Amino acid sequence: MEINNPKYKNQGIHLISSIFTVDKGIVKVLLIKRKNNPYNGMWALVGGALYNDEDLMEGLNREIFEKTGLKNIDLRLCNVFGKKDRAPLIRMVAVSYIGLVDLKNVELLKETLKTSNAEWFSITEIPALAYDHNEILTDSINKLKIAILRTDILRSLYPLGFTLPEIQKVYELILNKKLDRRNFRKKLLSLNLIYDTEKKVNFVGRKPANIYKFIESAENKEIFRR
Amino acid sequence: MEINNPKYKNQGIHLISSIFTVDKGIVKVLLIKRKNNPYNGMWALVGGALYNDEDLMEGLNREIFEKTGLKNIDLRLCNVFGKKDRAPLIRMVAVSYIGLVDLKNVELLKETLKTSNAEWFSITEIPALAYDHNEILTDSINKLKIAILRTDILRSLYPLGFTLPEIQKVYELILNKKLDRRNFRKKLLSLNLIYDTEKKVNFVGRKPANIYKFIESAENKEIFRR
DNA sequence: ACAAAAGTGTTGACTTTACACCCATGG
DNA sequence: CCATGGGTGTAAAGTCAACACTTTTGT
Repeated sequence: MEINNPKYKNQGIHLISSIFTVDKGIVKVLLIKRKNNPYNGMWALVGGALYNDEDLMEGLNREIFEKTGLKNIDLRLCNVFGKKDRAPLIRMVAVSYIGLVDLKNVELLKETLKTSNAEWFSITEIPALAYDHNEILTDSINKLKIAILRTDILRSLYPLGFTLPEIQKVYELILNKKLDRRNFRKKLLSLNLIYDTEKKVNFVGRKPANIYKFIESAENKEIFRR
Repeated sequence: MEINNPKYKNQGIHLISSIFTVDKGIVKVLLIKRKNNPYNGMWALVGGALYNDEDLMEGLNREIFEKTGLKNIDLRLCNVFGKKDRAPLIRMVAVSYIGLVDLKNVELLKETLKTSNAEWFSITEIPALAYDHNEILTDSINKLKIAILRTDILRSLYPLGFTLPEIQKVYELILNKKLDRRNFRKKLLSLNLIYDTEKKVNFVGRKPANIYKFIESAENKEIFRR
């Protein structure tokens, strides 16, 4: 390929992440407020452009760190967006990723060089976003529903352990349906991928729940089939 | 973003497709022989660089047509490859796709402007390929095994109809295990997504098999759960 | 002792698997 | 009439879905 062929000149890659969490029974996504053009002042998904001297995942992690202060987030490829006019100025193709994090483990930077206000938004109340980020986010929410049926995405949400009622609520929220407590518990335990730490979480005025953890060596498995 | 920031300059997007078929009981993939530098003379997966004036899928279809003469291939996103040194000359990020075609419907161009010799290779006998295409192909073969569990990928393989023994062999080849004839038939028929055309295919010296077709309006469904 | 949520087993419905014989064709 | 693969049903095992009562805690 010729470097100066104008057909290929000035393309770039956007790395865009939809980082989700569950906060008091509400599924939320992390948005940042842009402080530069284009789309100055608008909310956007976390991400930015890949540099020439870094691998794809390096660039993704750098962008997330620069704009939110978050590190070591488990991210999975979601989709690729390549309409020729999806970005002004120069041609950009966007690669989108999904992450799911535990709020207790993250410390957001509110203000960075390039952005102000990183904030969690309920996925039912998303403002107009920069670029085609509304389209990317809608797609990511749909993919999250599929991804959650397999266990690996939950590992990153609960690195410190979780109770079964708690994890069940996450499923119910994301899948948007009620699940039977007994069947849920039976199913999850039968997969041999979590264990009872025998520790308990005390709530106010209720029976305490046992804390479970993922077995490190266990493979990713499908929890629900449909 | 500044257009002339050297951090973003001269990046490009490779669109790479692993186009599979099943030929006399062997799963094959389409490779082309390169006629230009870099990697002149080497075999490679079908694909090339996205132009600025086309959407992603337009570019993919154009590349496939230019290099093989094939059109209207059903392709699905597979993965993204973004190591910083994966291409010489300039920084390229590769987006990979999977397709599955019926040999009877395709007419390969053997010689084009940019390539010579488009040829089908058994996936067990793949030569050294240009770029990181061996890595991309290995990944695509693994994803094909997962994709085949859902029916939509089969539609493109058999647009003109198929017999149940025939389609069963495709599953057995790709999943690499024997399936019970009765159960396979029962399962596929129970999904309400194929119908018996009442036509028959005559083989030499055997009972003829019925020809089935996909019901156009039927949704994509999961055939096997594991 | 009460309110609030955690924990626990059984049954029937459905799905999956295993398995063996007859049928239609060409040579 | 034989060789070859196509077509068919049934029963046992396993998985899923529905359902109600007891336990533990804080107040």
